[in-house]
Amino acid sequence: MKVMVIDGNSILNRAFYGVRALTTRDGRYTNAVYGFLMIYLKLIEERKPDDVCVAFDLKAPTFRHTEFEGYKAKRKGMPDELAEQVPVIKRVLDAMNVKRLELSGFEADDIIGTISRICAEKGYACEIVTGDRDSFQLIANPGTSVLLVSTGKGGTETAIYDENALLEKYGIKAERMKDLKGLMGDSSDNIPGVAGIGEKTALELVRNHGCIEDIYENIDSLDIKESVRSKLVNGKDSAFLSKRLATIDLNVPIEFTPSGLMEYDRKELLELFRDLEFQSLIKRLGLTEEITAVRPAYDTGEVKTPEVLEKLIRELESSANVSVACAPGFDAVALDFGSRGVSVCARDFGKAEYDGFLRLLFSDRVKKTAHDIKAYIVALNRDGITASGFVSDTALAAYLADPLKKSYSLDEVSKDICPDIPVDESEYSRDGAFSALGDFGKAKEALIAAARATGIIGESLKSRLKELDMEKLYADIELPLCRVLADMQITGFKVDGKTLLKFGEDMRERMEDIAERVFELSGFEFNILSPKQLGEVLFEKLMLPAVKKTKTGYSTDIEVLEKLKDMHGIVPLLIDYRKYSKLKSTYVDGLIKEISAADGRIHSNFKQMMTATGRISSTEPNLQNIPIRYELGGEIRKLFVPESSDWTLIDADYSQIELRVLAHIADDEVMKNAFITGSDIHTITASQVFGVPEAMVDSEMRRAAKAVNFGIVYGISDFSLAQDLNIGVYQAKRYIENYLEKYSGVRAYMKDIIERAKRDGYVTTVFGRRRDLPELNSKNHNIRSFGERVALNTPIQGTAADIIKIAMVRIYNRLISEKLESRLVLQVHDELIVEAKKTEAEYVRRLVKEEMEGACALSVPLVADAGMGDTWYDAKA
DNA sequence: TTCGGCGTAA
DNA sequence: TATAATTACGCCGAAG
Repeated sequence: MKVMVIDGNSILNRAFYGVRALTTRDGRYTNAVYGFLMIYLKLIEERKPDDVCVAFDLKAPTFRHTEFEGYKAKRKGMPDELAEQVPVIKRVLDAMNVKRLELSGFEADDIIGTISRICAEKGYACEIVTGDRDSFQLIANPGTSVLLVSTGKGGTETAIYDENALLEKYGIKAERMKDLKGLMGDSSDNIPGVAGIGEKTALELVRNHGCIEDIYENIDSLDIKESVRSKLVNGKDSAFLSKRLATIDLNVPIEFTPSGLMEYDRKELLELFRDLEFQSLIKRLGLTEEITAVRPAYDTGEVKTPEVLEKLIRELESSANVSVACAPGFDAVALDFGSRGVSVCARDFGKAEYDGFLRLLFSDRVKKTAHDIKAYIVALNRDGITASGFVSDTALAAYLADPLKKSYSLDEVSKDICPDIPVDESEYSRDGAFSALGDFGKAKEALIAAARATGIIGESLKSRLKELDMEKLYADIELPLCRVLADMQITGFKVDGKTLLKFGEDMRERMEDIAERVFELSGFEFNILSPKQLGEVLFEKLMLPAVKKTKTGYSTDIEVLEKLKDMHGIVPLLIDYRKYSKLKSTYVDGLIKEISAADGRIHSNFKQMMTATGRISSTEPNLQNIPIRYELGGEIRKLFVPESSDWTLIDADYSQIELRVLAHIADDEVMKNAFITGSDIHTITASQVFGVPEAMVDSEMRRAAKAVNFGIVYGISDFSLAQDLNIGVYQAKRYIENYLEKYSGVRAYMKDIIERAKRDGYVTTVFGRRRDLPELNSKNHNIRSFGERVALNTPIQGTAADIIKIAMVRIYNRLISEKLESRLVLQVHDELIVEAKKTEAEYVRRLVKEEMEGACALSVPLVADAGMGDTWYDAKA
């Protein structure tokens, strides 16, 4: 029988200083715990003890403190970073079922000594694991040795000390270690020893003359230097006191009976390690193996019978929260019931019952967590199933926790939160289809892992969002919004494809004409859309002055062309060609491609997890950048139409929402007042900036003021404003200075938000949406400045995004609850488009306006203008 | 396939 | 001193 006794505090301490700073994502230190476990596992493996226990010091004073006031007086308390890890390692040890020994009034050393004595009496071997040499005296107990752990840059090393090793190193027996310490003292414990006697002399004395008692017995006849003798005489009391302090108590009142190593509480340990983010340890100890290997409670083979399905349905209905993962086309579904097991069903095997099962699973009767709810709703809709009953979306939660990630796929999110679970979506989804025909066993395991991971991620992010104070944003805004966006996507926006096609034909002809004239004027045939070729023609063949360069060559962007417009007849043609080309390729051909053959509508994909600020984005096609500013562009909007003549379009947009949000957040009295009195903000701003009465503001002044207003929201510089307004930098600087002078709250906000962002490392919106700002710590001035502008802009743009999301959810709910047929079809950041049944259109128009304006109560009113018309273009108020 | 340049929206 | 305005998506040409 071999017993290992670990000096808990000592090893934790070694681990703390030996392992680089290691924290969880939320900033809890874990390096000491991690290091401790590494040492522990290594020793168990190498030394193969039959039993292990760990002794800890408690804070209470021991007999040594009572006996000697100065005992450990100089010892500094452990740093907070270490202290916070003490209870953690204790919890981990408990989960590992490692005996933990601690007793008020006794030090770990005394407990260890007592165990060592008990082992000696019973004839067991005892190995003491510690980082300091105080325990060497215990080697005197027969069978006891000390494993001295040291941490250097080469990692941790252990040296084994027994009587022989000790004799070799110090030339004294273990029994004499306390005498040694009695004479030389111990500065770390503040044990005085004999003044003037250090390690060398003390060793010499003990080696030649034995224990302290013997030394003093024969003090007059010893063959030693007189100076040493007098030091000894003077320090006699101290020597005896020090020996007592250094002597480890072997009779602490504790019980110890070796019981053999116990099994870990794997579930508890897994939970702890997940929390501590010890992925490698989870793997090393194989803690998840048995969970993913749980035999499905309802295997595919069994689903064949209605009885088994019946049982599964009962299980579903009685589960508070089921985590779901599905193969493409819902050909197979894995369910995770947490501690109650997992289950897989596949269409191949379930036959007719399977559809009923899907309908139930995705009905409101079953509360479930899934990854990317909107994808589920949209996909199930294709199968004619209206999905509901989702209580949590792990993808969405991951987005809110950190909106800057590239991807929120289950593969990615699980890599961050539970990398120990073998999630691999490609195992069950190849080319967008379930690969059941291949290796079903493998696909099934992967699907189980996906459901399992979804459950774990759900739990983990739930507490994370709570920590970040985003529960309301998540539960009240984002989660309900999934359905709104799904429905918008499913509904789509009707487009007059025939006219669009004709429009495209027209564009093509115009482009051909222009191209011909361009080639004539230049004398070359070349690709006008190639910046490279165009640059060569303009600046090398035609010798026009190159005003701007890009990384790769001449710039030929609109700004450059505008400057060259009057210098050569070719340039206006180029500008036109570009415009037509853009319109045709992106907005004619691009849109036609996306018109659904089934219903003649465009089903844009609304993305809820793309932007850093919380805005929604739109792809395939992007309906949020359909032209409006130029006449020709507006033609496109005229082709976005309602379903039929029974329907019409409502277009409602927020008036100046970002500036209103700024007025609110900055709490700027002047700006708030402008909005409260319902004035035109750009005119007010012009009057402030130019110092003239409002009535004197002309359109040019208003235009400049508008540019300043926009610029402020983005964190503009004088240079850019100058560029924008085509004025001097000095002039621009004066505008900005005037602005901030008048809107002093805004100036204070700008300063404050940047300071706060630097302090906290993130900014938040009014509704708690959060964005980390790693840029603020960059050594690169440009990146840092960018971070500052983002710190300024994100709370404004993000809060505006929050507000319109609230409005959308409210409008959606009212349309449903009031059984109206009208439906949301599009959102463009500050604008909502509703396709309305003509019979209810006026009511819905007011409803939309009302809900947008009442979405939340800021310190300034929200104003929405809502218009109506038979095309998107005409509906704009 | 990926990147840069350009242009559209809020 | 060099830089210079936020958030997106899509198309094209050119380079890999």
